[in-house]
Amino acid sequence: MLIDKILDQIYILPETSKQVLKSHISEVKFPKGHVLFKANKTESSIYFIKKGIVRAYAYSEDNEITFWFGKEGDPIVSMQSYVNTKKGYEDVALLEDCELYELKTDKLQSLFLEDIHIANWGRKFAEFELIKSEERLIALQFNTATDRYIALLKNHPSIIQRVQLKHIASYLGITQVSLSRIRAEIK
Amino acid sequence: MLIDKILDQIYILPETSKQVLKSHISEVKFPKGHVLFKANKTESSIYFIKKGIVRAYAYSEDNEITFWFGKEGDPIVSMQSYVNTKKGYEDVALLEDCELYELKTDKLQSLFLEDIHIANWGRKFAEFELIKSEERLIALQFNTATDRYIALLKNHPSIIQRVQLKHIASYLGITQVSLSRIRAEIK
DNA sequence: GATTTTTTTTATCATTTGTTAAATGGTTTC
DNA sequence: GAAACCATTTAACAAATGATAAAAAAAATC
Repeated sequence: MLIDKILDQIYILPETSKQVLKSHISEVKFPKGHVLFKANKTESSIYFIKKGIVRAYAYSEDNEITFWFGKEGDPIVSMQSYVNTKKGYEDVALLEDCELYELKTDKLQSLFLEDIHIANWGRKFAEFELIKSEERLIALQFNTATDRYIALLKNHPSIIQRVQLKHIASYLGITQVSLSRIRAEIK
Repeated sequence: MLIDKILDQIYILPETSKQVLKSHISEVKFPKGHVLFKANKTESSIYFIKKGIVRAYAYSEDNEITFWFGKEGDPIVSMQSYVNTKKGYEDVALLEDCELYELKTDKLQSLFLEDIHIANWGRKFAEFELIKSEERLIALQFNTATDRYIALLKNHPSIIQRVQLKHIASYLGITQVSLSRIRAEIK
């Protein structure tokens, strides 16, 4: 997805502000398997996915748990780094070869203080991420793993087509064996 | 908690901007049991809790599930109303007599477009809510109900002292019977 | 302060999910 | 295209959680 569309979906900026913001965004490419964010590190950039699919995961005891998938148009952000300049708790790894838009956090922070339109763009960016986070939280608390698998199948079929089931099982909070049972049942 | 402290904890505003923002905030009181937000309604205000404790809940089939508790200093927001002017899915009810600070959403929205400092205050407000939402999401996905009960006991003991266990069980995603078993075990 | 009502705990049994291991199916590599 | 490797499904058993009901404890009401 092109950067103009990604930026516009968040908040329509006046043309001058948009050009300023875009002047700080560059394109980067990484191969499948590349680890973009490392846990316990303060990340200095945020990204938007032009092409590809990625996952965020963290470790609990010795097993890793996937808690987010990103695909075309989605932002990749280590929230603790972005909001508090603190170390993040997550790895983000690429599940496919990816093309990304990169934006340095420190540049963005100074733009927030200089340009009211960009400040409001940043506000809407956080607000939309908040809405998404809340929706995931509600889904996790209200729906069974079966419900959430069916919802994923319906709303994000490309995730299920493009991602290994072990990651999806982990994302749903169940074992791979349980996911297999669910898949066998709903057929 | 006083409004100055609540506002400052989010983002330190220049004195003039702070006075403008405060001029739109008023104090209101409601008795225990009052339903502040109603599901399927677009709410026109956000609140900050000066004194008291509240819960947000929604219905799944016929049983209600509590998914948030708020206490002194916390904001009360129907995110769908606040961000998208859409209907919320949650009720918010007061568990004690409460004193609240009220801020009309439409006023705040126009201030965002007029004052860059208030826009950045609004950005930090959303960002901090996002951090809290992510932390809850991670806790829900990574930790067992027992872990989360112990964390609640440690980090928010006043919730457990002041709220009925049926609401806490629902918040933890388990039955009241299971919570009783957990409480019996960790003693 | 005794009675009624509500909240919390305990007990029993059924159901669901996890664990481990083996079998099947699919990809990649030489 | 056979061999090796990885992903997914199936099977059997164990452990954890839910459902229901009853008992105990606590709170509210008169």
